[in-house]
Order: sequence, then C-alpha cells, then structure tokens
Amino acid sequence: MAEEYRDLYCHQPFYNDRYGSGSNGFTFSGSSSSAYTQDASLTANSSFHNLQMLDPPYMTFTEILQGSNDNNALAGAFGLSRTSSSEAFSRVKDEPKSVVVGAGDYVGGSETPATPNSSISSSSTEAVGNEDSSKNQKENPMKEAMEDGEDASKKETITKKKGEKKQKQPRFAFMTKSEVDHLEDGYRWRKYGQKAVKNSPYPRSYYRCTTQKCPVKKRIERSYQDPSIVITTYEGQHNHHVPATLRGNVAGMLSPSMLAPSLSLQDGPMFPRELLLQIPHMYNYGAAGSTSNVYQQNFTPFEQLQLPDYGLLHDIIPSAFHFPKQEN
DNA sequence: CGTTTTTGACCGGCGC
DNA sequence: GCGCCGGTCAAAAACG
Repeated sequence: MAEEYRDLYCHQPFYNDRYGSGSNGFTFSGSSSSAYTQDASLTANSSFHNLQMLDPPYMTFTEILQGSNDNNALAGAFGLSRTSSSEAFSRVKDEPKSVVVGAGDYVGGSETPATPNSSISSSSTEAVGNEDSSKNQKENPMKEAMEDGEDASKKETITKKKGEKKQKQPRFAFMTKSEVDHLEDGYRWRKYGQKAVKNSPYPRSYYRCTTQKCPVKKRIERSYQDPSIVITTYEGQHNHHVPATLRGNVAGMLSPSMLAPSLSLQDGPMFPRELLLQIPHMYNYGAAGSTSNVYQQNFTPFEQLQLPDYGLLHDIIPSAFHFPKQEN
C-alpha cells in the first residue's frame, strides 16, 4: 500500500485570497505509475511534514506537467517561472490561510492489475483511522484520498466486457483547505452517489462529469483528520473542454494554450496536465453550485497570482483560516 | 418540465 | 460461501 502513495511531491501552495482574510492556497503532489520513482513511502504516520521532506526536490506544478510540450505555456499561463523549485501558485494577498495539498496517482493504462488498490482501502483507512490525533492533524489525508479504489468503470466495463478488468483511469487527488466541499472547477458535475466513509464522520460524494460521454468522475470527501481539508480525487480525463457557461467562466481564465485541443484531447497520457485544468477552481474559488453571492468571486488574472515561496507545509497547513461554513 | 440530488439497493472484489 | 466494503445504479424527490 505504501507504494500507492509513493511518488508524492510537495509543491508550493498558492494562495487565493478571497473573502477578506480568506485565501486558498494549495500544494500539489503528483505521482505517476512510472514516470517518477521516488518513494515517499507514506505510511499511516505520514504527515504533510513528511511530504515536505521528500527528498527529491519536490516537483513544481509545471514540472508535473512535464511530458507535455505545454509546460511553458502552462507555466506562463500561471505566471510562473518554471525554474523555481518551488513555485508559488497564486495569491492575491499574503497570509497563507488555506492550503491545498495534492496527491497524484496515475495508473493509466496499466494492463496489469499491479497493485490491488482495493485492498489498500480498508487497511489504510484503519491505519489512519481510530486515532484522534487532534494535534497531529496532518496525518496524511492523502492517504484517505488514495485509499479507495480504482475500480472506476465497473458496470460499464461489465457491459462491454465482463472478463476484462476494469481498467484504471488516471487519478489525481489533492487536498484543499476549505470549508466548501465541492469546489468549483469549471466543469459541470452530477452527483451520483454518496457513501459513508469508514472511520470518518464525513461522507464521500461521487460525481460524474455531466458532459455526454465524458468519463471523468470525481470524489469529494472531507478529511476527518482535519475537517478543514477537503480531498478531491479526479479520475479520468475530460474529452471536452471546460464549459464556458459557468458563472464567472473559468475557461475565460485559461490561456488559449491551456484550452487548445492539442493540450489534451488527443494524445497519450496527459494525466496531470489534463487534470490540472480543473485546478483553476483554486483561484476561482467559490462553492460549486453555490447561489451565495458571498462566494462570488472576482477573477484574478494569473499574473497577479504570483506568490513568494512558503516554508514547510506544516507551517502552513495549521494556519487557521476559515471560510464561512457552507454546504452546497 | 428538465435536470440534479438523495438514498437504499445492488454489484463485484476481496479476505476469511 | 459469506460478509464486508467501495462504488454505482436508479427511482423518487427536490430543485429551478
């Protein structure tokens, strides 16, 4: 199971100030089945701190996007310099208030059932479970995110081919420190399920992209370790672009290069890059589907989101900050 | 009235 | 084989 979480990288959080003192930053961790081989060996004791300690220089957001030719484009879009080892993602104000930590798990296209993810679930859950580490709230929610399984298209797969093993879709998880569960990411989602999470008082919600034929799903759950953290796991790749109809139009924030078809609709594994397109919700903060104006946001140009580097995650995450409570 | 959410049932995988 | 578990289905309800 440990390997499930290997290849975690820490990234600079970005901050998105909103709502007065509010801000929302995040760090990004990516992993891939093989591209990266650093072994973080996160255990139940893993903490953000540990993550931060990952030996290899943590990847930067843009680095994660590597493998694509859009690096620079993207970096540019985000107003980042891809040389920095730790890139600030964004922020409008200072005050690191909220943080998002991400974990990536790319299991795309592997025919081999390599690691039985499912088995991980229960065990890892338990591992993390039970404790009440009130102080140690940096347990490692990522684990929670990754714990569950892979079995993406179960029935669908079945109908198509029964013997065939549900093939794993690229997955990408990240944590967001927010009181809002469902973060706006520019896409439209339909909830199709909700399940109680073992050892957690918070349920996990399952969403599917509403665009026809789009296979992307996402799960959202709140870390019981640190209820202020929301764990979002994306699975699959959008076969379309961000709908330009949402409030505020997230797509409008993206540079043409980011939206260019070449970006993701055609070739190969573009897992991180593709999924990152969904990240803009970090900036575009607000409650998904929220009707509250409180969360309405003025979009901030990426250029203004440049951030200075921040210290260790554990120095950031604990920072207190609260969005007004609100459910979608 | 079309779309989304809710929620219990159902399913397949897995461990015992 | 059985029960647990995560994930999904789908009918009904809620929503706009």
